[in-house]
Amino acid sequence: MHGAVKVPKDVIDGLRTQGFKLTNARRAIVEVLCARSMPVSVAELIAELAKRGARADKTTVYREILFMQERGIVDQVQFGDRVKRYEFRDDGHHHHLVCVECGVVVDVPLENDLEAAEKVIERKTGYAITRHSLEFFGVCPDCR
Amino acid sequence: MHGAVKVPKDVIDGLRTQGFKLTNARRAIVEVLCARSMPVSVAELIAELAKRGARADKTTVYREILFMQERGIVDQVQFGDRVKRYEFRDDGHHHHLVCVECGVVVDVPLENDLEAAEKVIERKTGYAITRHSLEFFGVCPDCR
DNA sequence: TTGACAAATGCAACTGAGTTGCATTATATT
DNA sequence: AATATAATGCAACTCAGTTGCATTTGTCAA
Repeated sequence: MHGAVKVPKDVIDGLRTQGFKLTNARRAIVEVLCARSMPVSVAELIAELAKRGARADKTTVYREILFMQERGIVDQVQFGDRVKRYEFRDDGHHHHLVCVECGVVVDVPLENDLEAAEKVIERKTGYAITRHSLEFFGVCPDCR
Repeated sequence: MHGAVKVPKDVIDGLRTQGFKLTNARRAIVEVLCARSMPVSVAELIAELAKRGARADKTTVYREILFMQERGIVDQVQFGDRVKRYEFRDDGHHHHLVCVECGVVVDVPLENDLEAAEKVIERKTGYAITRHSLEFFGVCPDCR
């Protein structure tokens, strides 16, 4: 359901040529984000890092995530609770389908093109639209 | 750009016939929500209530909002920060266009039907979809 | 290899949105 | 007016996320 996943090495190399450093935390965070099929919270990320023997302080993780967001490597999503979740930005823009019972998240590519809708909205409103977020909520087959 | 706004009186009367009480806070909260053209945070709601001489504790406001959400009177939206915002549910389902500079929010009716998309997703995934949230982000004409 | 500089880190203290328990008050009903 | 229960306010709490600052680490040039 995904497009090709950008391999961590590309990301890391890209950063290095821009004068940023390859640290243990950075490498591990990119790895975890790529390995995950659904958006991860910072708390989950820290737990996963610890499991892999790459402990990192929450401040570090928050800063790293912000850093990656600013560079378009990571996207933020919100599912209605107070936690922000993050996911690696792959090539194919997709949306999310969240089970309100168990919380599992699957991707929805949605061929119905919202990019066209954005164009129309821009023309009507005069806004310069930079992004949109679309999440569907429902009950998954296992929880019905 | 809105559908007809349900008048507060209808809502209040509906609740009263179900055994709930008409309190100052409840009346004032409904009024403020109806008067607003964009989603309101609890902090803003409290400030607005105070201005109208209807002070209410934040606990009261949170509980009242939850009460109204459970009854489909109010919808929650999230715009990427950690604050939840609420709006009166009007008849025409719409989406939001948020200016990332000044924060102003306008409604987007979006004729492009996502309900049809939901049907397709339900058939493909086996989920029972209950709702979706769609927000557009960009820069408004005044901020460009 | 080493020294220097900037990037990155960890810690502690903080912020602020949202929640919970409980005793009290207000509203509707009889 | 008495009763039942919905609604309220307060204080204390939770916890995601932030900030300041001193320290460490990665990179690169000499």
